[in-house]
Amino acid sequence: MKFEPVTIKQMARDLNLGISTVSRALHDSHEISEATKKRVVDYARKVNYIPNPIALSLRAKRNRSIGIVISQFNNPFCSQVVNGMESAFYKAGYQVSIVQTSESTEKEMKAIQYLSSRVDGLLVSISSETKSTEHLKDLYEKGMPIVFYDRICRDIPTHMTLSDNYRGAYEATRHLIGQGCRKIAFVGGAATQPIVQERRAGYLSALEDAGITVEDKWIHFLPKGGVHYVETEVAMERLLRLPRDKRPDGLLTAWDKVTADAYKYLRRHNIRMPEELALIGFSNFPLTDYVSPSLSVVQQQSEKLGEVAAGQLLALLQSKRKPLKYQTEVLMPEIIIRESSLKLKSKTEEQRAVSKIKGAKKR
Amino acid sequence: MKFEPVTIKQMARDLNLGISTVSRALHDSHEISEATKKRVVDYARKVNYIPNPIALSLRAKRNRSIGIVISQFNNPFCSQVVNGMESAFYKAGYQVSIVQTSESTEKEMKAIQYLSSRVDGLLVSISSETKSTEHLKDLYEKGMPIVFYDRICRDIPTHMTLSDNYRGAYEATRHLIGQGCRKIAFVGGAATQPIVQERRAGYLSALEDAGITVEDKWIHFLPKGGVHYVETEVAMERLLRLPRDKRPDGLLTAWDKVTADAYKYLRRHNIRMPEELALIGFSNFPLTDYVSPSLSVVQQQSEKLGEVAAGQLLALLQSKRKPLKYQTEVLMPEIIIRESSLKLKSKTEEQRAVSKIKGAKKR
DNA sequence: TTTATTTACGCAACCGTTACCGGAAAACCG
DNA sequence: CGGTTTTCCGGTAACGGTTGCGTAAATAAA
Repeated sequence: MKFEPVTIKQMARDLNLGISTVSRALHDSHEISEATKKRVVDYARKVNYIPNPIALSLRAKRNRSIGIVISQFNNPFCSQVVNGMESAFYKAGYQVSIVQTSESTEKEMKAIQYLSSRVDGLLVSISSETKSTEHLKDLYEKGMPIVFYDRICRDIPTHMTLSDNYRGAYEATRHLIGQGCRKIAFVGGAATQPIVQERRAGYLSALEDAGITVEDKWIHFLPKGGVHYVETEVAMERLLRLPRDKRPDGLLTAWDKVTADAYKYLRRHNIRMPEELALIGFSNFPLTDYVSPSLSVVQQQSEKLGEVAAGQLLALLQSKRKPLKYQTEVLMPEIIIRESSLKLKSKTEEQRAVSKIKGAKKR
Repeated sequence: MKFEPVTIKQMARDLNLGISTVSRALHDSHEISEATKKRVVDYARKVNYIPNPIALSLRAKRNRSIGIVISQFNNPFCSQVVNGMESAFYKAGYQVSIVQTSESTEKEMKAIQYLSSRVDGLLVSISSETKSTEHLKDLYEKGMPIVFYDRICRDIPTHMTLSDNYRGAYEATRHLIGQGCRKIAFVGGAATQPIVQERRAGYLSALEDAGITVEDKWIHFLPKGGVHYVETEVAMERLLRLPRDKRPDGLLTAWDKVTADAYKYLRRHNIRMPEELALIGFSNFPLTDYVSPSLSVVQQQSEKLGEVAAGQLLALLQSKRKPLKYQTEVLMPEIIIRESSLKLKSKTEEQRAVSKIKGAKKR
């Protein structure tokens, strides 16, 4: 089956007019008489003419469309971010192509190559598997507008939007300490990711500021970034098999999927939260407030993040040349304290927690 | 900023060759000497030449790319479906463009128009707001391969893939009856949607087969399909304000978002499930097994659905003409019974429920 | 050596659209 | 009425790539 749309050429033949006349009539050019214009426009409407965007792109060398490189559709944080981007671009009259990498470098490279000659600009979140960024650098140096979001790439000087991962982890860890935890574990995604590194840094600083010495055994990274449940499972087992005096009483999970999987693990093995292990984790999953025990989370401003990044890319598309200065927008995550980490039921502690959230949001 | 990629023309100039020679060399044509081929191929690799897909599409009048029209990214069922589609097309060497309609007819029409001249085929799930399908019919009659999934359109004869909504609702209702419920309510999405109508039909049949007379007041539809919480809230309030003898003791929610919102409503208002109201609903949300009470669901085979629909579209793309016969693939949803609807804790009832699920899956 | 055939490449048309340029006819001016 | 200016429209090139065809040189056959 093949789709054969109406072309300007066909209409020109049908109307006994020149091709350029028809084109100009449709563009309401002053060089065309009102009578002819009406004839053309009416006919175009009648046959439901739609200009071929492929031909337009070929000529104009632009698309009014942008590409989004995303890790996984099937991830609430990602879909929320894309939602924010989509609505921003929709307002600006741009169309959006989304390609997922499933955390694979190979797919990422293919996706970027695919998009690079189809779109006017790129919104990229690096796959967790990716080490080298040469392919992006090349593209960027040839003039492709690129904005990084969430998982940024420091090697390439351009706009970027991300969450304050350091502070999110710092405050979450401080909260656990405030709840009386002294042996606090950290399970992250891929060790190679800047995001995870920052979250670890925040975690470490909070412990240091509280004068707690960290055990190496408390810190786990997941080679594949935690795409599969089994990765988190292994990390959890290692943590919980530690001798009694080293076994953690608090846990910060630094990745959405890891948080959900750690929660599942603890529920499946009937480990009580927060009594045996207080859990707080980065997560934008829905329903975390209705699971039992309800789940404390560090929640990123996902839609906002998408909107801001979209704005940066639009700015880049409109500027004639590479700007001299690049912005890095940093959004504060919200710390939402619920049952899974709330050991001290005192009002004061809850109050303190709430006030902290408000403080954070203002920034 | 503008991106200027290397063209075949530029390479021809650089190498002092004809344009067609370069093209043929890259295509390994027998008409080109080995020496020249090597020269061209090496140079192309050196300057990182990528053929312009826009130019290719313009000539070939095809893209090897397909379009997916989706209601909301930010909906687990949808993202699971898209996941299935994406992986099927990736294997077949097709690229995928996804556009969301946010349940708005206007956006849907724009999306379809946008995609129609960019892709070789379309995978469409009708927006809940949409009444007329003329825009799709036109396109279809001009030869655009279209496959409907989930929310199908009966007016247009083509392949389609959907869940057995009737049986899903029938079995879910039967389960509630088996749990002792006699006043079973139904809250659907938009009344106009075939999906919702089928689910209601299944619900009605189950009640009829059990000899239960239905009250009109038990059945609610949501004009906007339940996109916003408030719609479900209003329906729930109406149900729960009914006089004691009419007030429902069981509820079937026939839409993902509605199920989540009904659950939220019941939790917020401290209405006990299943004692005061037994709840089961269509839902593909994650974490429904960890909320408390855990949520009984009719869960669709979302990824499978995506894969099957993708296969149908690929078949259509490969066939020369419109096939005479169209397939309608029907997938059985899984009925997963959990706390929110389980009044009788007897093993026998649980067993019965489980065996029913297995029976259903085999079909 | 002459002719036929192969080899290896370039020219030009085409896909659908826009933009520049050129020109016929009509309108205007003196 | 002749010349100039508008008005209105068509031809053509270009965007980047593929492909049928033509052709010069090299090779093979006679």
